[in-house]
Amino acid sequence: MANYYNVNPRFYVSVDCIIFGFDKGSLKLLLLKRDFEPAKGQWSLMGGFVQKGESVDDAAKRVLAELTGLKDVYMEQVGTFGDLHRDPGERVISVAYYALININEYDRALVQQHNAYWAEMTEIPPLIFDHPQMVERARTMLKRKASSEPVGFNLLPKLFTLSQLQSLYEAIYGGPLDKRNFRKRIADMNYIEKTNLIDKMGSKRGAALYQFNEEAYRKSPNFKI
Amino acid sequence: MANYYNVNPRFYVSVDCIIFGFDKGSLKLLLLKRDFEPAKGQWSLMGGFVQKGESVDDAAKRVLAELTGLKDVYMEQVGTFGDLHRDPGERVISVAYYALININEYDRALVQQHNAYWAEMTEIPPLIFDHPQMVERARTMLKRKASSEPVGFNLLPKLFTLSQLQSLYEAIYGGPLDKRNFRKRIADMNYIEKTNLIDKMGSKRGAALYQFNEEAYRKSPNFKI
DNA sequence: TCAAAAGTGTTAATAGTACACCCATGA
DNA sequence: TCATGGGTGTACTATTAACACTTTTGA
Repeated sequence: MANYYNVNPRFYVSVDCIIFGFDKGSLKLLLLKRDFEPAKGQWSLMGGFVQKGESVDDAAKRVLAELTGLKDVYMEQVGTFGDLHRDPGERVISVAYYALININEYDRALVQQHNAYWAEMTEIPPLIFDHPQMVERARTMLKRKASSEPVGFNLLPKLFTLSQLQSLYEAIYGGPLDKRNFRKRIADMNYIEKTNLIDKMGSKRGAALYQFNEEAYRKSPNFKI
Repeated sequence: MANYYNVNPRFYVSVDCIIFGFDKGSLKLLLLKRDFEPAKGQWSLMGGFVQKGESVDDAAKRVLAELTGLKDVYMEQVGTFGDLHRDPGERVISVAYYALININEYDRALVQQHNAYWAEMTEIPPLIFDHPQMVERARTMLKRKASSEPVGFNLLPKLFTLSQLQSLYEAIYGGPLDKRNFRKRIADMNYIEKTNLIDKMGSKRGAALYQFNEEAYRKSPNFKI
């Protein structure tokens, strides 16, 4: 019994974060550019090692906060990547998470310190290790999740126009949506509330600003886009 | 650089298998009953520790084979469970997988040696640690997966009747399906091929036996039940 | 005055759901 | 002969998809 555990090997366990943002009609990923050797100039996801006193989920939250300064962020586990030589330096088992953040709210100084940049989802540079697979899987999961649960709002400001919301979903799905059908669906969700505020930035005419009411959603959780 | 890795702690990493089977109209789970202290008489999933020379996926395959003798089994990663005290004995990070096996083909002697039994999905005994959450998540994933991809056939013999197929889906979804609508949908999938063999076991009249043609499926992968 | 985004309904096509009876056979 | 599971089609409902013009206003 004493050596039920300790006959077994132990491994470094890391977390990697696929950090999604949305700005000006397109989905973006926050990536780190290594400015040191080896692999200088290569891109990677933000990652870090799981420490003794923290759960794996908490490690992901900590690593996200180290880069962005953000807490209480929407995150989902993407999966665990455990191939033998996925990290050529050492055996490391990595658990990937994706995060949806409001691109206006992160700590710019921290991001700069880490030499991180927003890349367009449609033009992702080559990434190290198995990070491309992590991103691909996260993207697939986000598509599915965003279609059946109201998680997209995490990528928008608290107040948003319907055009912004539609272009967000177009970016997530990677294709155009019909404006009238889209707005009809939104109208059926009474937890997406029209405020009496008007956005004058996006157009001359001005567009009504909406907000997501989470409490109202919980009362009638019908979501399908 | 030399201690980029080794300033970090290392962890035991295990895999746990949610092994689904299907027999006589109901979904079943293969569970281990501990016949030794502590926690004697308690039930758990089949698990094992990841070893040095194997990927995490390979560890899951190995652990499944240790219990059932089966290789080349359909498996999906369910997720990683990394809470601090999920295993009260030691810090262990566990990656859960579900497996779909044909309940007629496993190695009964091996299963007996491990003190393992098939439990009805509808009457799962209390399980140790976070195994109930693993099972719940696997079940949710199986439902979704089985509705959009032809994975259910892994739970059936190569030849099966439409009644068997329907009762499998009823077990997965946990509710009845309309016979005529079900058979209409199957008829649209020309990769589910009627053979000219008749099953006389399930009924006096006899029912046509069908088979899943994987190659034909890849040519027109339309599946929706 | 015009460019640019906001806003607004109807119709057709498709997919999904509900439903009941006859058939073949072995016991 | 009868109990048991096998096999079949149609009508209705709900959902989804296609589609074009008017409004407002700042430049």
